[in-house]
Parts: sequence; structure tokens; C-alpha cells
Amino acid sequence: MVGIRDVAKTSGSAVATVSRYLNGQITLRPETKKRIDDAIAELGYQPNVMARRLASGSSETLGLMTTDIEYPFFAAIASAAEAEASASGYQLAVFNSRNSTEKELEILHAVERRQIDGLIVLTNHTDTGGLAEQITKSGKVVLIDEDVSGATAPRVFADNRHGGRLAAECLLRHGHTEIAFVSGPRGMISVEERLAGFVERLEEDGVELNEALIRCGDYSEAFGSTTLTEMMSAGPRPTAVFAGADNIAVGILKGARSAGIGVPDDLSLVGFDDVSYGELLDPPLTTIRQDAHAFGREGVRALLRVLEGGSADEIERVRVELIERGSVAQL
Amino acid sequence: MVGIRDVAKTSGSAVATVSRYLNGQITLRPETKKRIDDAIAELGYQPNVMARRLASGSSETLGLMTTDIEYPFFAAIASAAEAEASASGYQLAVFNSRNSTEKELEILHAVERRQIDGLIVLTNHTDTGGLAEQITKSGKVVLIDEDVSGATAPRVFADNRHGGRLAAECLLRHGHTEIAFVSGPRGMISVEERLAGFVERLEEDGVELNEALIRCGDYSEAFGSTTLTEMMSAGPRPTAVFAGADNIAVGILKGARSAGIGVPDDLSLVGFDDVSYGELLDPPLTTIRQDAHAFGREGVRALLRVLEGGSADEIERVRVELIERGSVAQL
DNA sequence: CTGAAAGCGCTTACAG
DNA sequence: CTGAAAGCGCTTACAG
Repeated sequence: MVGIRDVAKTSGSAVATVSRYLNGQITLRPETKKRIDDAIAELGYQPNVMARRLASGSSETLGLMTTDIEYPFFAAIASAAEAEASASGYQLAVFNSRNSTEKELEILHAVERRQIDGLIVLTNHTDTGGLAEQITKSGKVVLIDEDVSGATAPRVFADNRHGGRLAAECLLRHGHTEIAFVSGPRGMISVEERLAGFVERLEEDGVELNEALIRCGDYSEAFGSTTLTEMMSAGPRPTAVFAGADNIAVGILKGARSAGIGVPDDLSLVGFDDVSYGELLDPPLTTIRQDAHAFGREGVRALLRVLEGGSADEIERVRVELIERGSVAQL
Repeated sequence: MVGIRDVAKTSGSAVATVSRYLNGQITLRPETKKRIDDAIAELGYQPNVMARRLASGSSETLGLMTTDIEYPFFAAIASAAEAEASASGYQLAVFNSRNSTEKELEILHAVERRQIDGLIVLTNHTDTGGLAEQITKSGKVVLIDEDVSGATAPRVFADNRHGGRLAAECLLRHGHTEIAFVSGPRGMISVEERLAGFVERLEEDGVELNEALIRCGDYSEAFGSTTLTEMMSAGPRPTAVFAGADNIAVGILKGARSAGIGVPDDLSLVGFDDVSYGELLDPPLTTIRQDAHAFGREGVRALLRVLEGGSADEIERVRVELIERGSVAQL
């Protein structure tokens, strides 16, 4: 193994000089620089990253925890997070929690063990048993997309309330007043805020959301599918649905297809997220776009800021917008 | 900072004992075990992973390089790779090459710098300028999905030839003989093998593939779209297309839609990959499924094997299967 | 099992 | 800039 002392020896300079030069903490005069560069080339020296990490106290690694990186929205976040981390000299390690609190706690432990410098956390449930304490204690976490209530950490959320308003506006504009809201579990910030904005905008036009048409279950295709079937067989029947996520919307689409209900002719549909395949659906899905890349990018930036001692109670909002395609029809 | 020597001191045992106990290299008698466990709990000791890594010479990290982890097929690979790595005590770092050879070489360098123990490489081009040498030199790489010719490394590929045969069989069974092949660049193993199997099966039924209907460009939606438009305006017109990837198939679908060509009524279509949204398309896409999870899982296993000194010229094939949905019609 | 210590290969004060 | 060295917190022979 050729180490930094070998470079120092053959270049005739000090270990400290070589180290500082390689880390850009010093500017050498040309001759010294050349001697060191030559020695590095001659010896084929490669700095040992692990040694640097131990000595400097940084793992040069950031973590990203999602339920499963395979989901398109999370994959897009990971891609942007990797780019941003890499631009700042960090590598990105990904962790799948499979929506298990136990696994989440285990992943959070990686911070304490110095396996990663900090962690971007994306949870998908309200029952957080101990998560909040761990997060606050570590001080090296940022929360994105969903909240862990009670935790002290910077947050990057979508502008959910505005998204709810946009969905309501679109449906109202097309003449709908009998509207269902199908979404994930009550208590999640994405559900509550979107619903609040939705109701708020509806009420501005004097439209009341029927309690029986608020269906909160979980963020899954299956839930969308079964809920649609239920809703269309028992009254009151809506003329439009606002789905809290595109995968729920897909479930609704499938359920409608098998029930012989035409979208958008018999039922209008607005989703949330704007996953990549939304425009390929039949009909192409009208939806509220969240900028997944912004979550990844801003998540990493917020994490880097808090690691440098920045404030932990920032809350940033990622903008949303209405993408009109073909799943909403005039009533 | 509480270190292992503090645990040794308060538990009244030796540093070596604590270390070996924590790493499971030793079984202690109950009293000793309890004293150490108590000390760890009392002090809130957390082993410093970076120190362990330096001393033991393993970064406990595996890398996965794709052009962009955001693509569904790669995201699925990453998910399975993370699960498999995690089960073996490794973390998974992801790297996006953006299809740049320069970036690929930089990522490969992480192995030399001991930043990662090994790397799973997924490239997407034939021009490999220097990649093969780097890979062979490192000896800590496995190639998945696509080849880097000339490199010495274990490989995990799809059974592309068989996939080509399955596609041909499906189309022949539906009476098609004027068939186009639209795929990525010539020279890529996925293209050549799929084409070879396709042609082979066609010829078994006495069907000749028209040279003018072999269109190799790149693995993109745009290429599928423009190629379809070209092909349908100039003769000879095919009655079916075998697309080398689902994203190309999506491009063909879009192109057909805007040209007023009905799929499958006017044109049958078979894809390759089976990305998650294939069944949501209109019509649902008939395709050759590659098991993305198998790539991730087997890639990690092959990497772990080669890191333990295993042979570097294994080549493993991931099975493929025909998924019949709605994009192929009887002629 | 214990105890004392070398070693992993860096970074970083420190005195010059 | 140099030189010599402590320190990061582990693992791992080694002698007992």
C-alpha cells in the first residue's frame, strides 16, 4: 500500500504539506506542486478515503430513507439528492424502511454510529413510536414530504394546501359540486393539508364537501380501487374525485374501468404527485404536480445547512402546480 | 466521546474482549456478557463505524452505478440491491453516470480510493474508452444488464436471446410476418442478442426479417415515436413491431396515436422490460418481462462472491417471460 | 479470557 | 513551508 508518507518522502516534502495540498487548504509554489504531483503519478498514490474520514470525523456520506426507493416519486427524489450530494462531495446511501418503524429506528441509528453524517427522512405513517425523540436527539436529520410530529428538524414539504385549492378550483371550473376526496390516512400532513385547502376553496364557492365522500385509507392503488367500487354502488354518488396521490388515482381508474364507469365522461378525476406515467394513462391524468427533484435537492441542502450548525426549525415549501390533461370533463 | 476502552474499563474486561464480543467472534460466559452489556447501556456506547472500517479494511459499502436511478427499471434494481446488501451488512451507495464515460471512470475510481468495497456497473453505451481496463484492474466490479466488452468481471445478463424468441413466437402465433424491430444501438448486447433470438425464431417458421424494418437508434421514447412515424409513411409497412424496450414501445404508442394508427387493430406491439406502468397503458402492453429485482439481488451476490476471491468469469442469466396483455392482435 | 500495544492511513496542531 | 508526532477509535496479533 502506498500512503501519504511515501508521497511525502519521494517528493521531498512534508506529510502535512501533501495532505493540505490535496485537500486544497494551501497553494503551493509551482516547483513544490510539481514535485508532489510527480510523486503521486509515479507511485500511483490513491488517498485512502476511510482513513481521511476517521481522522476528519466525517463519513462524507448522506443517507436517504424512504419506504421503498422503487416508487417513482421516491426514485426521482433519490436521483436529485444524489446529484446534489455528489456536487457537495458526499455520496448518497439509500435505505428502504418498508414502512416499518423498527427498521426506521435502525436506519436512524446509522447516524449515531457515524455511518452517515446525516439522514433525509421520508416516513409514510402517523404512528411514530419513538421516532421523533431519535430524530431530535440526533440533530442530523431533515424531514421531507411527510411530517414526524414532535421532532425538531428542518422540514421540506409540498405546498399541500395550495395543491388542494388548485384541485378544487379545477373541478369547480368544470361545474362539479358532488366531489369525493380519496386519500391516505387521517393525521398525515399531506392528507390534512390537502383536504383543508380543498375544503377551503370549495367553500369559497359555497360548495360543501359531503362527509360521506371523504375516504381516507392508505396510499395504495388497491385502496383507490375498492373505494371507488364502494362509492359507486352506495350513494351519494360523486361526479368527480380528488385523489390524494396518483397511485390512488390509478386504482380509481382501474376500478372505474371494471365497473363500466367512463372517465372522464361519467366521473372526473384529479390526482396528486404527477408521476412519470401519468400522461400515458387512459385518459391522461389531470393532476397536481409536486416537484420531486426539488424535494431531493432542497432536502440535501437543508441537511447540509443543519450539519453546519444552522437552525433546525426551518420549514420550506416546494411549489405545486395543476397539470391539466384529460381526466376532467365539463359536467 | 465514549469509546471501546471506556466500555472495557467500566465492565472490567479487556478491549480485545469487548471488540470480539461485539463482532460476534467469541461467546462469553453469562456474567462477562452481562457486565459488558451493562456497561454499554450505562455509557450509551455506540461503536464508531468509521474506525472499524479503517481498522478492518472494509468500507462496508457497495456501489450501484446506473445512468439514472430515476428510471423505473434501474430503481427496481436499486431497491433489490439495497435489500440484498443490507442483509449482508453492507450499505448501498448509488451513483448516476448520466451516460457519461468521464463520470463512469470517476465513479469507478471510488473503488481504488476505498470509498466502496465494490461496484455494480450498469452502462448504456458501446463506446467504453478505458472503462474495460479500469474494471479489470479493480477486480471489484460486476457488470449487469449490459456488457463492457473486454472487461474481466462477473456478469449478470437477461436471457435476451430467449426473450427475442418469445417475442417472435407471440407475433407468429398471431399471424404476423411483416414485423419491424425497433431498438437501441447496434453493438449493445441487449440489442444483438434480442435481435438474434428474434430472427432465429422467425426463420424457424420460414419468416424473413426485412432489413429495412430493423431500426436501431437509442433506448428512448423519442426514438420510438419518430421511428414509427417514419416507418408508417414510407414502405414497407409492418403489421407488428417488436420494441427492444418498454420506453421505446411507449414512444411507438404515442406516435401511433398521433398518426391515427390503432394499436393493436392496425399495428401489434411487443415491448421488453415490463416496467410497472405497462399494464396501465392503452392498450395494456404485451411485453417480455425481465426480473429487475433479480438483477439487483444477483448483482450483489455476484459482487460479494468476487470480493471473497471468487472467479471473475461467471456469467449468469436472468430469466425472461412473455406477459401477454392487449397490444397484440390476430392478423 | 486479560493486558499492553502496534497498526490502519489519514488530519492537524505545534514548534521551528 | 518542514519535521516530528499525537490523535481519530477501532482490530488484531502476541504473550500470558
